Amino acid sequence: MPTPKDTVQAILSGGARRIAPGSAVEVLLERPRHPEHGDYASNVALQLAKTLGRKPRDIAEDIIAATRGEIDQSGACEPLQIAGAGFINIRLKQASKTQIVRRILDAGAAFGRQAADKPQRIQVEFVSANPTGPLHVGHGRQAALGDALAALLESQGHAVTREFYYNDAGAQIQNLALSVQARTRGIKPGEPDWPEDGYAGEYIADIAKEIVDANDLDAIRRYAVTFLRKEQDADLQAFGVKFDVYFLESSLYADGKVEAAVRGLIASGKTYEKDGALWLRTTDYGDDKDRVVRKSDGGYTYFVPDVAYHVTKWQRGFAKVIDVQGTDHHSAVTRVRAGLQALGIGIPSGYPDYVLHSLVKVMRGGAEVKISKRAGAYVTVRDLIEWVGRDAVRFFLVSRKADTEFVFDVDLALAKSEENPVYYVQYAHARVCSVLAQWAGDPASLGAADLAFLKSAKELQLAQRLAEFPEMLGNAAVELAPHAVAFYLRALAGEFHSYYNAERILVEDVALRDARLALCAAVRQTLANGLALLGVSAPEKM
RNA sequence: GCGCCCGUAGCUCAGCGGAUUAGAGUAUUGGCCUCCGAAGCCAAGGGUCGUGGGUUCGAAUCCCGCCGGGCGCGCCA
Repeated sequence: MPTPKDTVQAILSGGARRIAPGSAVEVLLERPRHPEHGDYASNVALQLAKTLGRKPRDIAEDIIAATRGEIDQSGACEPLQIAGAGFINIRLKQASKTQIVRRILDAGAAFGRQAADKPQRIQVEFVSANPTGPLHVGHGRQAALGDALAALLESQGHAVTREFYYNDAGAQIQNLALSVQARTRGIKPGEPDWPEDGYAGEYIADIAKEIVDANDLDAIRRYAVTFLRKEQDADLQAFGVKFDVYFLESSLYADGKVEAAVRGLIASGKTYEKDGALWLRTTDYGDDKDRVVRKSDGGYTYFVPDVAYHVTKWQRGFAKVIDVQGTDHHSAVTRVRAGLQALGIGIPSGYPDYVLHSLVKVMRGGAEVKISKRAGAYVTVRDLIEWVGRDAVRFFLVSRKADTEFVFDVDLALAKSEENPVYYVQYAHARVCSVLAQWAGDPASLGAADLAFLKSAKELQLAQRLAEFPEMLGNAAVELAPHAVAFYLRALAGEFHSYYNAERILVEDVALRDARLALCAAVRQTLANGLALLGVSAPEKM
């Protein structure tokens, strides 16, 4: 069933096509900044002014005349009005605005979810931390972003797989093993025998305590990796993030995928030998320099398993893949895509998609805490969760556009933990629950409330905000921008608090009371649905 | 130096498929609990949207230069 907005939009589109045959104008309804400009506005007349060579206001006049009958018949809105330079302002009828309440109560947890026009199998790869240390704040941002993104895409009708990839065989793992071994022998970071590029964190010493045979490097490696993987799993669990697939880099070698990728690249004719190494002409695909595939010592660069890994994503049937990574990996974007293109196996040129996030800067005591595994001192996801709670960390980390630098002021988060934005949204949810509890009626009965009693400006504004929820989710999914959900929830909660302070819900008049309760219940449902997407709880009491 | 990203209120950030008078939180100031939860609400002050050009009837939004910041620029991962 189309929404009132869809109805008006369709009628206006038809009108515009009749006024300007052949022109491919798309009528988009936008929310005006100022309420006096109506609930929606269209600038279609201004867009057509140039091609038609006529004044925008005259065109608007014609469009309104051409659609008057349909508009009246639809009952969706008041008669259209011209304003300003030639805008068509649209004022929805009261019933058009409030009907969303019933829709929400009917849909329940499904409100906002929609079937995709073209459902896809989508993979979101995120965190992908190597098992060389605990998860730090940057991983936390990735976990919050990636998990919310995955949930968002699921809500829009796609089949989403959450995947964690890690390097379990490279030089960093070797450094890890050597670091633990050194610790078992009582060598500390900075001392003469400490391994070059060793990991200095105290957690290395914790692992070393468990090692019985300091000479068995292989056993040390296995133990350290297992130990750290378990730690990371515990962190992720505490953060409420679950993965469907853990993909090991070593499996790419074991299954011959790396060799296959190299053969494929050579067969493509895009490689050449130089200085004893094998190079790929990635510059043919927009890279700023060609890349080495096989080093002169015979080993492969990390670029090869990277390509092989993405080939498996394609072969596993993921039409769309989103890699969530820090911006420090942005040079890999062009390179990986180039490698996939060179193989010539039908992978689209924009594959995979990337969501790159700036790294998180942690401030503590007025100074920046450097995030460095080597230095050993950094804030972990676990630290943050202990300080401000899981909900606050998740909400906070997903509340900013991915590509802006994020300053996480630990002192502020600690000192003002109760003023964290997440509580504002959760509080709105708890407030509705509290009102419903005092009313003590059957929420299912609210679907029958007469919504004609919702007339105040705040009530209609709230209803309009609720109606935006599905559209907002759709946009956020397309834009890969989960922060939009957090901003929406903040706005919805704000309007609810304002309403709650302005009007009493549990009034004597039963019909009015039920209408208001229905609106509140719809707000509660929408808040709960939005918070669920972000992995944040919606408490009934706080 | 080259490439990508960013520069909006004191601070943290939205808006950036152009459009009618620039937004929110926070901080500051002043109000609101005999009343459904004051973790709340109402109000005030605070911005030449980094800067200079360009396109346009119209630019925070699109294009170019410059300044400032981040990241990358390995036969490391």
